This record gives sequence, C-alpha cells and structure tokens, in this order.
Amino acid sequence: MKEISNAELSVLNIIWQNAPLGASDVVEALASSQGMHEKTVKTLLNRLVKKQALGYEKEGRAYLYYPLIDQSEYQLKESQSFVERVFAGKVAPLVAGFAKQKQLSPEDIAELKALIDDWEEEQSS
Amino acid sequence: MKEISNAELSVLNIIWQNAPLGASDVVEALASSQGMHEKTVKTLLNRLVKKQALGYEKEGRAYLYYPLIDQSEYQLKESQSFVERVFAGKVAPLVAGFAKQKQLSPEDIAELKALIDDWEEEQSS
DNA sequence: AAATTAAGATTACATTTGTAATCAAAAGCG
DNA sequence: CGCTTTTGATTACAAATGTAATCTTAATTT
Repeated sequence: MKEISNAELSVLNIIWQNAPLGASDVVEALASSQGMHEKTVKTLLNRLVKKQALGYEKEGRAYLYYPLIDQSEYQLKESQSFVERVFAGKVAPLVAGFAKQKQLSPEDIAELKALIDDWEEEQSS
Repeated sequence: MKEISNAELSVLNIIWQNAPLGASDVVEALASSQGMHEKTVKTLLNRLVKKQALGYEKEGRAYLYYPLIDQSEYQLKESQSFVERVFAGKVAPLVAGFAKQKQLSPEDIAELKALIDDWEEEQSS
C-alpha cells in the first residue's frame, strides 16, 4: 500500500471516526478544525481512493466514503516504524518522554498498569 | 527549524550515536546498513547542514559533523506530533499495540513500571 | 610535475505532498 | 427550459524528498 501523507491522514481520521461520510461532511470537519479548503479536501479524498485507502458508493450524485484499511492495523504499523526510526525500536523511552513532560493522564497510567498486568500474567501462564 | 525527512533522520541517528563523525564514516555506516549510495549520503549531510540540524568543523580537507539539535528534544517533539496525528493524543493505545503484538521486552516492562512508580510518587507528593 | 583520487558544492530529476483552480456533468432553481 | 450550483474529475504548480551524477578543488600517488 502506498504511503499515506499527513494531510491524507487527517481525512482518514475523520472517516474512521464516522464512516461512511459524504465528501461535504469531511470538508466541513476539516474546514472548521484545520481551515482546510474544500478543494484541498476533495483532492485528498481522491488520492486516498487511488491509494486504495478509501472506497465509496454512490448516494445519488454524491459519494459516501468508507475506509478500506483498518485503523488499528495502520496505527500498529506506523507505531512500529516510528519507534524504529526515532527510538531505535525501544518503546519505553517514548513513554518516558511523555512522563517527563507530565503529559501522562491518570487514564494513561491506569491503562498502562492494566497492560503491564496483562503482560505479566501472560508471562507466568 | 525545517522538518527533517526520514532519509535525513537516518544520517542524524548515526551522528547522534557517535559524534563527531566524518562524512566517510557516515557513508560507510549507511552504505552497509541501508545500501545507501555515497552521493546520497553527502546530499543528506548537506541538507542537514542547511537545515541547521548539523554543524561541522574542518579537519584537514574533510569535515567533522556534529549535531546542532538535541536528540531528546527531537524525539519528544516527534513523539508528541506522532501521537497527536495517529492516536488523537493518547499514548496508552500506542503501547497497547506493542503489547498485543508481544513486542514488549522485559526491559520495556521494567522501565514502564519504573515510570509509573515515579509518576504515582509525583502525584502523591 | 602529471595523473588520479577524494571531498565537498552544485546541479539533476522523477515522485510525493500540500494546496488549490478549472472542467464537466448532473441537479435544482426560477 | 436555460442558469446556477454542486459534485466529482482533471489539471496546476511550487516545495520537499529520495536518489544520484557532475563539477571544482585540493590532496595523493606514481
């Protein structure tokens, strides 16, 4: 699959949240949240279709777009390549950075603890 | 500061590990590890200097390059923007992905536990 | 000293990306 | 039924990126 650019990801994120969506909905969302021009959003939708990241079905004259790739899979693959590139493959230092900046919320901590518990149980079993 | 591209980051990573380095050392490292052509590496070094990510001092006819930006700072900023773009700002789901794929090492877990302990202590104090 | 080599500087070039504008066709309005 | 608006398709275009090749100058080799 072709790479998905940052601008394209903005579009994809909207659609992952509320698929299926008409172009106008995506336009509206990105216009308000990021001041993105309608034409720009249309271009990005087109590119995502070409990259087979989005599919659509006609709803009258307009299209309804839906994702063709799974968000979790995408997130995982991107995370791996990011951690590989930036942290030489080590996850903990990434989290440590957030911790140092005090950007971990109680929810984050709770989730991390749960993860660790699961992991340890997995190990002992 | 201008953005640093992926290819450029490969160069920067080498230099962060062993600064200062001559171009030939970087070339050698990247040629073997990524099959990157000498000319390509030279171009990247140049671009990094132009972007003020690298500085250098002459050592005879050649240059010795050293980083002008701090790796930790870079990592933190990139992490934040990555997590923002891909995970809507939440760190835990990223770690969860690694956990599910069983890509957390005992060291990762140990570090994460230490982070959490620190965080909790910070909170109670 | 002439020829070869090595280092950095400059130039090249296709592709991707961000950001739109223009075009064509269909749908709705007056 | 023409005119306007809307929607997707096509075209545009500069900047960034990956990947080198060429040029210039200084050093090294023979």
